[in-house]
Amino acid sequence: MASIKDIAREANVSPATVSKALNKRKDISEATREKILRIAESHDFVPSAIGRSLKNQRTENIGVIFCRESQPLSGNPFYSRVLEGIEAELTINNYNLVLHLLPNDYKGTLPKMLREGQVDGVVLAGVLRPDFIERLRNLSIGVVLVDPKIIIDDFSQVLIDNEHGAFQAVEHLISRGHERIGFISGNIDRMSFIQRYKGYQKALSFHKIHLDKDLVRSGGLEQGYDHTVNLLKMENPPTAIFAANDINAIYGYKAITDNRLRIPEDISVIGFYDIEMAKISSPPLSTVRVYKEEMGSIAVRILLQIINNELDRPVTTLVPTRLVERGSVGPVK
Amino acid sequence: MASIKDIAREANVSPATVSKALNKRKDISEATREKILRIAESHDFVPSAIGRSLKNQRTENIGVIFCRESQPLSGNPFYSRVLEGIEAELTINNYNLVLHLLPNDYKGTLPKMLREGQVDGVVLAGVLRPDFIERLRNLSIGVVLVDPKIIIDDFSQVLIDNEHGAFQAVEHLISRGHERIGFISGNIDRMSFIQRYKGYQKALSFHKIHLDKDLVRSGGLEQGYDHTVNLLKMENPPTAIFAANDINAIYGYKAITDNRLRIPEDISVIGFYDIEMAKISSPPLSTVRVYKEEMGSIAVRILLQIINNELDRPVTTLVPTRLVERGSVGPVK
DNA sequence: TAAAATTTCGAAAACGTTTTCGGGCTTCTG
DNA sequence: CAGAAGCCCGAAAACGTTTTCGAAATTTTA
Repeated sequence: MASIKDIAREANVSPATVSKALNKRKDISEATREKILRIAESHDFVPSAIGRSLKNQRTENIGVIFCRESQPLSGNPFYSRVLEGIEAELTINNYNLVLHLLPNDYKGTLPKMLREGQVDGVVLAGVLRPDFIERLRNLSIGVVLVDPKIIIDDFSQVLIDNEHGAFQAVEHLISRGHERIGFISGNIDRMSFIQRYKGYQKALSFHKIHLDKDLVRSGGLEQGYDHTVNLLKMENPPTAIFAANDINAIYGYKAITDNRLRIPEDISVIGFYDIEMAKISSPPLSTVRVYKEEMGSIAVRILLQIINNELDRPVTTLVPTRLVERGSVGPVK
Repeated sequence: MASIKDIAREANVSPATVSKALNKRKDISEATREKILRIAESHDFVPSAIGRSLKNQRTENIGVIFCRESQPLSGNPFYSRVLEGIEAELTINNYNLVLHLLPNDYKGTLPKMLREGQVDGVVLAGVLRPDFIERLRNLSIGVVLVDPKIIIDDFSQVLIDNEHGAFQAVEHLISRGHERIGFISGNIDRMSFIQRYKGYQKALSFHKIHLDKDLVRSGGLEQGYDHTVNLLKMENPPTAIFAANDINAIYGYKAITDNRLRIPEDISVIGFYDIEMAKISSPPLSTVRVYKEEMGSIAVRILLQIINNELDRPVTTLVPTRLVERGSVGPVK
């Protein structure tokens, strides 16, 4: 591969001058700049990022680490969308995206990119182990958390307005006359589900509806099926279900249709996240939209500020949600 | 950040010796090696990858480029799974994954990581523009294609056995007595769909079933709905549909249920790919499994061979498919 | 015991870039 | 026209590694 020296030789100038020409410095005449640019162009020459990294002590790489039980991307469409948002924003800002997927029971060393200093900062999403966070702390690297599942207060983070989103969803059900409203979710020990549960509680109490703990079932994204089956089996089953995750909702759909009930005629369902599948399902799932790509994009912008020392303390951004009505919620029968 | 020089100073040796100790070279005494390792350990010192890259002319990064109309990851779960396979294999081999998503109408310069020499090789997937490929050719970089949509013969590639997979699917329908079998797919100008169509043809002709061109509808992943609607509207509609893509199939489901027909009682459906959604849909979608993670893993292993000059010419790997029977195919009525 | 072989270490160069600083040259100013 | 000011350019150092090669020290061999 051609280096800056080769260009310099051909242009009869020093490497320093070539560097200046390419970096649009001022202390160079228009004539030589043009000559150099022409020669560089003809060789398709672009300065090596490695050399630049070494000199500038900046890699122009940003790490993205997703932490999840299994299949961090395909298992939960949320992450794919966030990743797309991150990617787009990084590309705009001329940074590379270094991706790493981490099983959340992972206990070994830090990922290579972190150990070996190949990134200027990192975006983390998913279920993070506290000791992993601890390791990061003394690494002097920019960090932004996206939808962290546990409370960490000294890093910048991008959060979903879970509580209000859940409130919107449940209030929507209430507005259609529902009062017995089931709540199903993944593991309730995670911050996001706790907050959504809180929104559920708030909406009920705001409308003076009694909260029946039997209507609350949590644990396991894929167990939305079982939770729903159990809800349907109750002597006084709910007329609507708020699933704190679209995946839960889709499994719920399955349980409902398997029981020969119709949505929304026999029972209403509302989800959370608005994943692709929500539009395709039959009936299309009413849900609470989470602006996933925007979350990724915001995370990156914050991270770049951190890297450029434009932030003197961590910032947390709460991204709003929006109710999207489709076909899975009807009036109470 | 501590450098090798700091460690050297503390250990009273030269940087060269530290490097040797860390790289398990032989020309160093056991005593000094241990001393150096101990000091390095106590400082959590790991040699900088940037410095190493510059010296070794190897970045230990592998690029992954997905090329698609929109939402390369979330829009098509196939890519997410392939990506997971790639990631796992790269991590095992101590390489970083640099991800880039490319709109397929993209016409600008090469992605930063390629231009600036930040990767040793690249895995490409999706709809690649010929001029993009051309740019890659004179870049002297390892390249592996995953499920390319056009024919490119001088690069190593990992292919799905589309034709046989489709053959399996259609033959499965035939075995249940179906003879009027619809074919719906995305844009038929893409290699994968052409091959699946060929498998469809072959299965029909092998079983002496006449191919009715009116039963063949292609174009647009999301248009599976319209295609299915149109098939159902025929005066002599199909009793089964082979969707060359699970996404098509799911949209087909929607069309079918919207028309108050039941699957598989009124019409059978079989898909292709076996995405997550296939299991969740009601009824669970019978489909042809594509080993997506394995494809990613194979691609990486080939790429690393290329990089290490262990391959003297391009290799193409055809990954087999497997029929997975679930609930969407029944006997003809 | 002298010579030869082996072991252990370090100086230096190299990888590709950027930045600083000084010097030479030209142009401006009074 | 002398001095000041401004414009161009390049030498050199620096970023953090690894590798080669020679030298010194030690051990083995004859």
